[in-house]
Amino acid sequence: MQDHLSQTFAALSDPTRRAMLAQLSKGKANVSDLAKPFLKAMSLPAITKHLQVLEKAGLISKTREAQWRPCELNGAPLKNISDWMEQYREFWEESFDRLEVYLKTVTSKKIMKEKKHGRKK
Amino acid sequence: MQDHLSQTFAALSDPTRRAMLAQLSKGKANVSDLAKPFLKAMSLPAITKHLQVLEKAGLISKTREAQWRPCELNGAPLKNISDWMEQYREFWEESFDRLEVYLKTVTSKKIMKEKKHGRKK
DNA sequence: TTTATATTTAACTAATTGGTTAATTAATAT
DNA sequence: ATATTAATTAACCAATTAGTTAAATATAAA
Repeated sequence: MQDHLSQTFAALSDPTRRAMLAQLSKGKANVSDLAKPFLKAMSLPAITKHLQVLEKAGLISKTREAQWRPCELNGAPLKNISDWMEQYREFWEESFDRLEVYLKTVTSKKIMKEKKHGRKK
Repeated sequence: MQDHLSQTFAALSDPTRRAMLAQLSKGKANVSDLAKPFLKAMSLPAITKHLQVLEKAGLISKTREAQWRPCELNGAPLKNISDWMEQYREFWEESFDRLEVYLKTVTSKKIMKEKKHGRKK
């Protein structure tokens, strides 16, 4: 998993891990807090592994407090993704703007045509 | 690969695929155009597979023109990522703002102290 | 009809991923 | 000292991924 950006994208490509980040966005949480919503679906070692993936990607950091391991969200890798996304902004905004632009285009063409010919059809 | 968002993140977690998207952001390109920068590093079938991953994630669409397969970039899945990112904006902006905020804090504390006591140290 | 170009499919492989259960470590409480 | 709670590690497994080479398909050109 060569580069940082790839590692971050890979870490985010799992719904369990994204849900963990969502919980951490509400504040610091222990491993068992983070595990709770998933313990019907998977074991605690599976949770540990998911958290290790997030930690290696730098998306969270784990500290120590007695036998607990409070985790917190780190924004930096998300900043890298956001920066990478920037170069595609025109493309993902386009999917919204396409209709609006199209309408403006046909409207102004119609207006120009009307100006040229005095009327339409 | 359950959900769309996971599929998109997974597709983006590879530098070859991201480079292909970068090229497509400059305009439509055939498979062989997209392959060119990588043919020293991998075979053509490998390229085909990467493009299939991008296509299944909806990030590109392939059309037919004689024996060529022109590909173009689709912004919609990137919009989904951008929307998902929004909920973490405070965290990834924080990594920038932290120092600025800190400096403002100590500065205003210093000013308040100076006002209270007439001077500092 | 053969040949050349562009691309994909098939069959295979090694490495990685996401999960498991059982055992282990770390810290606290009895 | 022992038991309890929190979390990790080890060893294993099945599915997926990212690549390979060889063969096949699609279209155009000679």
